[in-house]
Amino acid sequence: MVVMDKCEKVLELARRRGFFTIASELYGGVAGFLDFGPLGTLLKKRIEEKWRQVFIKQHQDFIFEIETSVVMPSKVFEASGHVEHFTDFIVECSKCGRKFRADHLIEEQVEDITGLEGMTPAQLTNIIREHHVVCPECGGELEEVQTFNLLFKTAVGPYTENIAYLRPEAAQGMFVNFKHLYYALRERLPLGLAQIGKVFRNEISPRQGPIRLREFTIMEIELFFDPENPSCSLLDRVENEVLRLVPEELVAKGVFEPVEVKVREAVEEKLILTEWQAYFMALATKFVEELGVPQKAQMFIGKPKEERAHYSAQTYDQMVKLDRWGWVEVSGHAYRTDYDLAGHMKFSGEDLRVFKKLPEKIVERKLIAKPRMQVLGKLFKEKAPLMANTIRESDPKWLREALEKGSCKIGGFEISKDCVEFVEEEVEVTGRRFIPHVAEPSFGAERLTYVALEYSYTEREDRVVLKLPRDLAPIQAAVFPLVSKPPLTEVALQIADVLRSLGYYIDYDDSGSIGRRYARVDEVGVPLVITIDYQTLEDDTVTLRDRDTWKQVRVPIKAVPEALERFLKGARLEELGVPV
RNA sequence: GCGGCCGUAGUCUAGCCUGGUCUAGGACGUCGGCCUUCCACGCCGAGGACCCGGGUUCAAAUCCCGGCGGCCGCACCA
Repeated sequence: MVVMDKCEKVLELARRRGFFTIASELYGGVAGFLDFGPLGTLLKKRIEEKWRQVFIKQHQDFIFEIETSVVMPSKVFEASGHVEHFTDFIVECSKCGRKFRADHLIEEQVEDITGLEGMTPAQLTNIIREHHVVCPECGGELEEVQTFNLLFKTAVGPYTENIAYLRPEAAQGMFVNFKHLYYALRERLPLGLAQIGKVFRNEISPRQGPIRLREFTIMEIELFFDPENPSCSLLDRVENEVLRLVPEELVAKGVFEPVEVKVREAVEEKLILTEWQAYFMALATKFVEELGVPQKAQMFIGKPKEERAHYSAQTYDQMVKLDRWGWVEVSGHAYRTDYDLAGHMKFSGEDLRVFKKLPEKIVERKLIAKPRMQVLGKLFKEKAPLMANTIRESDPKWLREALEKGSCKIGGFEISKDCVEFVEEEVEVTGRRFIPHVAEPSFGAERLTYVALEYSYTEREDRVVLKLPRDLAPIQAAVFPLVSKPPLTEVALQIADVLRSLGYYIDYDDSGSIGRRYARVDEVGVPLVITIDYQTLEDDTVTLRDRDTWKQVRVPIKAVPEALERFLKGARLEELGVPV
């Protein structure tokens, strides 16, 4: 007997019964990609739907689901920082061939060195040469530092210079659409944009089956809020719920034991920087619990700065304990500040700030730099409007001082005194402009699908029973005639038809023994089986069998749809009929 | 990408060392039939595999080389 760990058993079940399997398997398979079969497709959809329920539908006044393009032009990811930062520095040992993260290696071997993140590979190579950084394994000399970018690259149309990337997160689709959606949604903050969709990351070597993927489904919200009014009005709904946190400071000390704090306390003690993050973390706990993971098998780990993504001021990763892989991240909760909108403002030249009225208008004397368009137009042609914006946005005092000394470089171009007119004006200030800040919860749907399977996988008498939460079950009920003979089969088919017409996924099976059929549906988590037996022919009743207890009750055929609905919503079997 | 181990039906496995009765054997599952009044019953039958490419040889699942893929470790991450 081969001993299988739980993960292997789950993967075996997933493959054998058509939940999911490695993609392109016909040609050997490609690590990091999954193909979902019928049951897996349904299960994943149910998980997505539950997420939608918890995170979007309950907030439909201010969180809106959108769907944006997977392929985005290079500029988007230059602005977002992904082209530059979504990379690893790799350096190879010339002697033993091992590869290392170059920046980590330098930090280990050179004292008091920081700021490696913004450097070029050449600079890092120089540091390695200067400080004689060597291979930590064999002491051999290191080769040139190289970068590896995790973005998948492609080209739009037949023009190879028209570089685009597959998005590594759905977030950028929300940021680039922020401005017009903000107006379409009537200029209100807080505003949440949500998205469920595919994202792509060219991981160097994904080895963890369905856990580490190169293509996966992200479920993400970008919650835009006013940094001067960052409170979350819904926080009191969850303020007494407990979060299991390992704050950054503890992580830095190597402590991975969570502390249990109430949501409100976590905010007051500044363990969590924004109320919105705290609110979403409370929802995330509940959401993952409803997928079958008890709270004690969950925690949030604070990411120290050097481990955070380039855009994040604070990140908590929601971790779930898995049988083989230990604590695995299922969601990330990042405080992205104004990083992304500021970046897109800079690269696009669009003003992505929002305007908010003050309670009373204020009159201010103000120096204003007015661009002289006649001059700018001649000098800069089509770039003139861009220059005008740059002039308006620059600090007028600074600009005037600089121009009085002659010319000045701004926005990459040289301008002279006659490009700008300075006027002192009384201005009515009726409001302020600012870049909204963003709190982002982000979940991986495939991981959660695996997690739900692992947590529901049980064995009973050498059989597999998949105790999925009833509302996640891909197939909601099965209908079996006790033996495969009319009229039992006919009655069973009628019941199956009725339930199907009501919108349920129903398995009908009349093959082999009844025991085998029960076993088959237990294995894929069908919560309820309706069995038609000889008594049905006498009194129009059928039995309902509970997957988890194997107990049965008897109900009239007419009562079956309502009984199923109540059962799926959590009713106990005994409430539905007469015990057999 | 590196190192170690590995690759035979859907799954598990026999065979490989010592090349040839291998037309590749078995078990479970699947499908069809018979049987069957509640938890993988029994009987009969069917379908289904040597990772890919090259080499050695009269002859390759078996020996050699290369590739691909998997698992474990290093590194990275939702």
